[in-house]
Amino acid sequence: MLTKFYLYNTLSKTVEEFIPHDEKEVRMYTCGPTVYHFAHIGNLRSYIMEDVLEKALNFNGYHVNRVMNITDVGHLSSDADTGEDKMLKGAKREHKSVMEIAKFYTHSFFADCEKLNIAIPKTVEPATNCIDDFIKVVSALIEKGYAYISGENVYFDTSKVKNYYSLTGHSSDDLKIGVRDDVDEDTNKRNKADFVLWFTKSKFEDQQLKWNSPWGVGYPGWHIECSCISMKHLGEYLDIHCGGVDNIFPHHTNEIAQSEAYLGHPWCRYWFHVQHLNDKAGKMSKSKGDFLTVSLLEKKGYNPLVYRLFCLQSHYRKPLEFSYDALDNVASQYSRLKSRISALNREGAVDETVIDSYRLDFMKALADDLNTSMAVTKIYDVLKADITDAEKYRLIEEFEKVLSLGLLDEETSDVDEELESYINEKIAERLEAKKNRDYATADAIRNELAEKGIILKDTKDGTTWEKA
RNA sequence: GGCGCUAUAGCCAAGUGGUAAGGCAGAGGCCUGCAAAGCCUUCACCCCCAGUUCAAAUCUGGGUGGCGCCUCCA
Repeated sequence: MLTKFYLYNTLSKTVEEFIPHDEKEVRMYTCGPTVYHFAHIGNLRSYIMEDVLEKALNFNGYHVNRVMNITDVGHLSSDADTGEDKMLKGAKREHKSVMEIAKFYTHSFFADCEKLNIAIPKTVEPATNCIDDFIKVVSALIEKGYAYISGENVYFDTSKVKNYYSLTGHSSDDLKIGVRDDVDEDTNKRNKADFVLWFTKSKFEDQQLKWNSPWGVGYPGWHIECSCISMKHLGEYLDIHCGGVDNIFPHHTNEIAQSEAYLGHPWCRYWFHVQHLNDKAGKMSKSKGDFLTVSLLEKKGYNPLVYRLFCLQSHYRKPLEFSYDALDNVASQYSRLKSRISALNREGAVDETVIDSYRLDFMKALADDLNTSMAVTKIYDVLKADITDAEKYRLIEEFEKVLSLGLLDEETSDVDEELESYINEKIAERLEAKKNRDYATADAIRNELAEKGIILKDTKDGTTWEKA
C-alpha cells in the first residue's frame, strides 16, 4: 500500500481508517440504476465518485472486486401495497414491454458511463437473473423467524433485529408514518418499518414479470436484490457498500437488517454515500425540475468530461449546486488545462524518485476521505513544479488513472484534408499580407476563417489554428 | 417534529490550533499592426454571538441560514 486510506463511514458517522476484510482484496458493491428512464447528471454524480473511489483504491495498491446490480424488477414507487412498479410505469409510458425498457435504458446508462470515463464493474447483474437466489434467502429468513406472510406477501419483521436504525441515527419513535401525502400505510405489516421481500398479491392486473415461488406466483421486493446479488458475488463479508444518500433509509437500512439476519454476523463494514447534486430549486430528480442528461449537455456543446471535472472539484459529501455558469467556469478551466498539458514536451529524462514523491502526494490527497478537489490541484502543482516536461507528463498519466478526465486525449479533428490545406493556404496568404502591412486583407482572412469556425492563434513560432 | 450533511472572495472550492491552496471570472502588465491565445502580477476582516487558548476559519457552547432523509429518487 502506498499510504493509509481514510474514509467517512456512514455507520460510525466518522472518518475511519479503511481496512478491508482481506488484506489485498477490496469487495465493493454499488447500487446500480433502476433502468426505467435515462440517468440524469445527478444520478451520475454518485457513479463518478464511486468510480474515483474504486480507482483510488486500486492506485493505492488494493485489488478491487466490484459488483453492481441493475434493477429491472421490483422497484416500486412505494413499499406500501399501493406503490406502482417503476419498470411497469416506464413500459406503459413508452408502449413497450418491461424487458425492452430494461434493455434500452441499461444500454443508455452504460453509454453515459463511457462518456464520463466511468469504468463499468466487471460484474453487473440484473435482478431478473437472480430470482432463485432471492427465493433461497427469503425462505431462509422465514425459517429463521425473521420474515412472515401476511396478505399473501412476505414481509421482513424489523422488530426481530437489534439496531435496525443503526445507519440512520433514527429511533423507532422518530419514524413518522405518512409524512408524505402520497403514501398510504400498508395494513398487512406488523411493524411500521417492515418491508416486502416477495409480492404475490396481484397489485396490478398487467404486471408483466412474474415467477413461481413457494409463496405463489409473484416478484421480489426491491431491497432483497442488492443483498442477494452482493452475497452471491462477494460472499459473506463486504467491505464497502456505495450509493446516494437517499438510499440510507430505507434501502440500505433494510439491506443490513436482512443480510445480517440471514448471515448471523456483521455484513458490511464501510458505507459510502454521495451527497446530492442540486439545482437552485433543490435536489435534482426525475420527477421534478429540469431533467438534465449527459446527452442534453452534449447538445449544448459541453464535453461530458467537463461535468466529471465539475464533480471532482467538489467533495462527495458536500451538496453540489449545478448551474450552467458554474459549468462554463469549469469548461474554460478544462480547455486551458488540456492545452497546457498538450504543450508539454514528452521526450526527456525522467527521475523516478521525483515521480514517486508526487505520486505519493497525490495519493495522500485521495486517501484523505477522497479529497478530489485537492487531487485536481495536484495537477497544477505538477505543472508549476521545477521538474522536466517529461516528468510532468508521466505524472499526469499517473493521475489520470484515477481522475480519468481525458486530459491526455488528443483532440480528434473533424477537419478534412481539403479544408486543412485551404486553411494553410490562407494562413500563408495572411502572413504575406502582414509582411506588406496590408492589415485589412490580413484581418479579412482571419474573419473569413472565423466564420468557418477556425480560430487563428499567432504565437512566437508562427500561426496555428483550432476549431472553435 | 426527529435524524443527517452543510455555511470560506463575484462564482466553484481546499484548508481540523500558528495567522487563508487551486480554478473560473475581474483588474494591471508583457507579447501583438490590432485582436485572440499565451505568459507575469494582483484580488478574503473565513454566517452570527459567547467561551477555551499566547494564538481559532479550524476546538467548545448557543444561535441563524441552505440542502437532504423520515416508505419515488443516486
